[in-house]
Amino acid sequence: MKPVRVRFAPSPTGLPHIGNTRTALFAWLLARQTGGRFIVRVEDTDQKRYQPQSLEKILEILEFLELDWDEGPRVGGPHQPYFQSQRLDHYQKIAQELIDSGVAYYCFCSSDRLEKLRREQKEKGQIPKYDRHCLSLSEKEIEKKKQAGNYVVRLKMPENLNFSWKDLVQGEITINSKDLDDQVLLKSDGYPTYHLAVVVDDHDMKISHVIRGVEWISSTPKHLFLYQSLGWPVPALMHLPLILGPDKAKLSKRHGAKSVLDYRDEGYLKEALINFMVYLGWSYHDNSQILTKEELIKAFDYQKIQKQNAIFDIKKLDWFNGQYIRMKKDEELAQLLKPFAPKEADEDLIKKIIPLVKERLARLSEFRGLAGFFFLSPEVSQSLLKENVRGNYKNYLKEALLVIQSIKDWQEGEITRKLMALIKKKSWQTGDFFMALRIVIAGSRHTPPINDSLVILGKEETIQRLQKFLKN
RNA sequence: GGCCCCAUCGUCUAACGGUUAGGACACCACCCUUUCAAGGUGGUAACGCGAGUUCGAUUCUCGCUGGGGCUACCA
Repeated sequence: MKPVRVRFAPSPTGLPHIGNTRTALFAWLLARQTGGRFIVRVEDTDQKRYQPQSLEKILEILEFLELDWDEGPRVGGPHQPYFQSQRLDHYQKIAQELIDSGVAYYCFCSSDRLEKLRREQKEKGQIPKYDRHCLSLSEKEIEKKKQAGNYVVRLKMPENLNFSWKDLVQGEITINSKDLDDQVLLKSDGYPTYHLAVVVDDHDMKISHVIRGVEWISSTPKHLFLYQSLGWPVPALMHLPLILGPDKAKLSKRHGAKSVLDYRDEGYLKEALINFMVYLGWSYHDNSQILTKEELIKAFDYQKIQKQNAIFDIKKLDWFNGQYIRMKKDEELAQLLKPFAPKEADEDLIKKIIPLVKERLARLSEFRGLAGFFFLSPEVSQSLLKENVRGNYKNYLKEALLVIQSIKDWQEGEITRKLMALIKKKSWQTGDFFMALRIVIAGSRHTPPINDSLVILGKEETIQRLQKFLKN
């Protein structure tokens, strides 16, 4: 494949969810695979929904996933500015050209009238569509109304024309223009709508492949008509399947769909996120291969992109995450774990704990629950002991204390040896004894190996915890 | 409602006319084991329905059903 120019075009109206991010990932992979360019373009044309902080967050997602971009915000490029809000003049000029060539027209209808029109059409069972009320206005009327401002520019769609294209993912698609509305291209605030801006910018920025979600399929004919009217070549089109939530509905900000940043904060690794996302709508071997970025770039094949929507299954993400956590070097894992450890946690201590928790973590955020007792003496529940330990647990612990106090060489081997000897001598159940010890030391029935934990905790602290418990 | 798209285990998917329909996650069982994990072994589990085409359909065609997307001066 020849080098592509692809773009990720987020709208700063919130954070992209996994679906949008996956689209960015696919585009990035295609760019890197072909030695092409990955461009970020900010589609900030919606003044009403604009959220100033969101752009930084969107870029943070790309940075976190290490999807570097060759052109766009911060890095600039030959086609700047990469913000649509800074290209208004340009869109307005194109809109004027379209009006001059009779492909677009002014519309002065109020939103009230449009709403009423739509309502009536729906009641009659008709397709809600602009009725071209303003198309019949005379030159003079138009000029007069323009003085008052508050107008939009609409695309004059052909009445009955088939628009077809060979979608690189979806295959041949044909849509007749009779079902399409006269889309507003330029809003009354002078900003373009998506439909105008995307076509103009994709052309200007020499985008070779438009990669986006299938929700855009229905409006693609409008774009096709614009390309045609402007005499511009049409880029290759790839409409990617959607990622659906467990409820099978499209992920959306409204339904609380999380962003990659949310997952990061819940303790998911970037590698896991990428590996998980790439298998949503694309397949390679058994869809469980652990692949590095480099391997992914090589293996990625857009022809194997699925047409079906995929349902997001967090369990698989958890699995990938666990795999990656276990593959991490302790050193690196310590750094990753730091934000999830208690604030005052000592880094050396975290490092010591890692071998004990590494294969017990699915998410970094589980570190606290699993290893919190290393940092803070736990609350010990009598009922937890009663329910999980057969026999006289107080007795187990009293004897355990004596043995532990006598241990000189504070090593796992020695601790185990001495304690096992005690258990044997008393004919106790091993499980019962250690469960009692576990609960008193860690406050939980689920912990890392307890004797190894005691080594890290230290003899003194171990004795203190036992004594504190036995006093009550 | 209209237009467009889709349809294999619960989930992600393999299969490109002939397979005991394969794998992975999840789930279950067993092994390992002082807990929980991890790991190992095994197991349950799918071609939506109906017509064609064909010697033969999961695979091709049509219809139905089901699901999804779109139907804004939002992207």
